[in-house]
Amino acid sequence: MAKQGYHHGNLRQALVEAALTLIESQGPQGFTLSDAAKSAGVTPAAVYRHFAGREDLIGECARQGFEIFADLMDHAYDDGKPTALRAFEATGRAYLAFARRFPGHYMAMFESGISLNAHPDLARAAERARAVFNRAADALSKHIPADKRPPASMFSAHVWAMSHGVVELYTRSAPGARAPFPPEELLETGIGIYLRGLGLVPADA
Amino acid sequence: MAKQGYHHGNLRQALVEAALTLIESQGPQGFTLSDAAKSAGVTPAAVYRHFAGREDLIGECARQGFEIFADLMDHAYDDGKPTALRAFEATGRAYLAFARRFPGHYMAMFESGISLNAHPDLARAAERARAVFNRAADALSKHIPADKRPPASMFSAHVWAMSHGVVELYTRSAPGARAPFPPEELLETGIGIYLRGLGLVPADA
DNA sequence: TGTACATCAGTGAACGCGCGTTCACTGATGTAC
DNA sequence: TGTACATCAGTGAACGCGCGTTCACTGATGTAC
Repeated sequence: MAKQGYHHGNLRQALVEAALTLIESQGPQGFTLSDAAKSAGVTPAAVYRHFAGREDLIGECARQGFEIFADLMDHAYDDGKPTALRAFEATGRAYLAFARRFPGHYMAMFESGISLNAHPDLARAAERARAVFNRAADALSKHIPADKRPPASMFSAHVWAMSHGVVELYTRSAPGARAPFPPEELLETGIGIYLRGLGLVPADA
Repeated sequence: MAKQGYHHGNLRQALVEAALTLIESQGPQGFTLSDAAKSAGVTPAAVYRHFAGREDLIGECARQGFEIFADLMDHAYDDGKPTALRAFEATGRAYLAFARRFPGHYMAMFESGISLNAHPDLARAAERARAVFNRAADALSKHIPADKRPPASMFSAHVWAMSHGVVELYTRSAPGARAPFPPEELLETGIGIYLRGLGLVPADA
């Protein structure tokens, strides 16, 4: 792990982590392969022992991000316990928590403009994350009267969109608006109101 | 307007439009000043007669975007006619319509990472857009029983977030998810459910 | 109406820079005997 | 236990490129007399 002399030991992962730190601070476009190499204590050329190139390195960052993301969401969902509703709300919170704790990953995943189909590994990881979310929505969907039930994939998309919007607009110093609300509260209340609109939450809260 | 020989006539605006087209197709980071100059039929150096530099040119794109955006939203809001609710929904639709029709502007505004405070003109335009949205939310807020009424700025933020999320995740070929729903429908239903959650829409629709 | 001149928008060549990538190489490691 | 050798991770120099920006300039335009 500690770099000792000529051979690094675990350069591949060290590069990924260097890249993530750089992406976090410079954005996915500002990130350079040379800087990543430098901050891993290595020549730019060394990167090519482990990655096909710049794009491939970003792809691996995104892939690891989707894995962590899916794990986190899965853990938050906790097989629908204690109730489908609570579990669903927990995944919403997990979404924001992930974006907070792994900003470099989040940017690599959603802001780098990377093509998911570039690598099958990446596509698979992304698909897995999506599946967790859809499963939560699907379980919840069963509690809505069938005649006025929107497709589960639709309200999973609604919640995903709101979550992503909150991250982009209110956890960055972005131009959209500066709400006087902490993003966590904003998302929590937003999802709450939305779920009430679906008839899944009593109107008292 | 037609470029004739040495003097261009209206190079400043021509550069803005060239930049917007490039931003639309390459993203705000892929956009280069040299390309913008080239596609306006002019030497890169000529750009400096009209803009302080690359950043300044992007800033002007964003500024014009916020102006158009505010105009469009304002027109859609139509002074709260026919009802506060319908007018609010119309602004939601206008948001997505703007992102669709002016993708270059939208990207310059929300994805270029530009600092709003770089230029006072830009900050002012952004503020104006925000004000239109908040006004719509404020008018609507009066129809909610006072005891369970969230701050107007909060639900304006909710709707803005969902709108932005829909644009980013579902109108681009983005990785989030590929919903089988057209973005317009997704946003319309999403806002509908949200407003029902606020008690502003009867539960029948 | 014609000429002299000030203005200024755009030219074109040049700059320094840092990028991603390549290549032949070299030094460290581990395995076979 | 010691030596020869294959493997391969990393070096360092070099490349071509296109970028944003600068500078002295020149050509077109419009105005004063």
